[in-house]
Amino acid sequence: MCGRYTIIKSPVELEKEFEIDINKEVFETTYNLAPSQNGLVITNQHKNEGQFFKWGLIPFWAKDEKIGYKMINARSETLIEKSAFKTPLQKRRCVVIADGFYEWKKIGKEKHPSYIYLANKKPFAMAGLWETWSSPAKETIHSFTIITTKANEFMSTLHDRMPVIFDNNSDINLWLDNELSANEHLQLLQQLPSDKMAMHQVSQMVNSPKNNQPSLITPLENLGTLF
DNA sequence: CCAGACGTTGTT
DNA sequence: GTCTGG
DNA sequence: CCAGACGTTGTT
DNA sequence: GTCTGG
Repeated sequence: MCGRYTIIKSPVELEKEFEIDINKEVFETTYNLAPSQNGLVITNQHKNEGQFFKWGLIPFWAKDEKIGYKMINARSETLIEKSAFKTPLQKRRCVVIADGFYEWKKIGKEKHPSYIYLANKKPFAMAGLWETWSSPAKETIHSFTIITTKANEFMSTLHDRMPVIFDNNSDINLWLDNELSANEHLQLLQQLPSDKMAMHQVSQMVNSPKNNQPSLITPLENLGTLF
């Protein structure tokens, strides 16, 4: 599962890492990107361009864009049998650029967040699907969802689901390759090995989507010693 | 055939 | 649009 | 994902 | 409890 993430690395760094062009006038650093906000994606249609799409998939046939609030994740195991995802799997795949994401653990009534990232601290790409939707007022909205899989051992201390993560450009290129079959695409949707990941607890400041500052990813124990 | 849904997560 | 349920 | 709102009628 | 907004 994945419901909040960060884009902290500079656009120049991301351009180099993923071999894309990014519109720097639209790019915004974020420590707390929430569903309904714009995320940075690379689609199978424009593989050399970073685009900003709305998080929460709105199928092109939807009558109301609010359906996107419920479509922030897609289970990899059932993509092929769900009507909302079947066509996007075949025609509209993307990767979602991030450098870390948050997961919550409920302890009593409190929700305690952790920040998860790659052990090598590099940015990564989460597998996703995208759509183009036209509102009744003829406004066009591009949107996306993040594909999840069973959590690896490392993540399972927090949750039983995690996003599908590609940590290298060759997997990204295969996922975005229009020549591969649906089965070949599905085979790419694997857990990232536990030893490639790292995490630490962070403060509950991140719980509110209104907050967006560097201290959101500061380890909880370090925050404590600052005061 | 037509009508109606189309989703995931976590918690109980 | 496409699938499921009736 | 979490936080925060959740409503209508009639009167000014 | 459930939906909307960020």
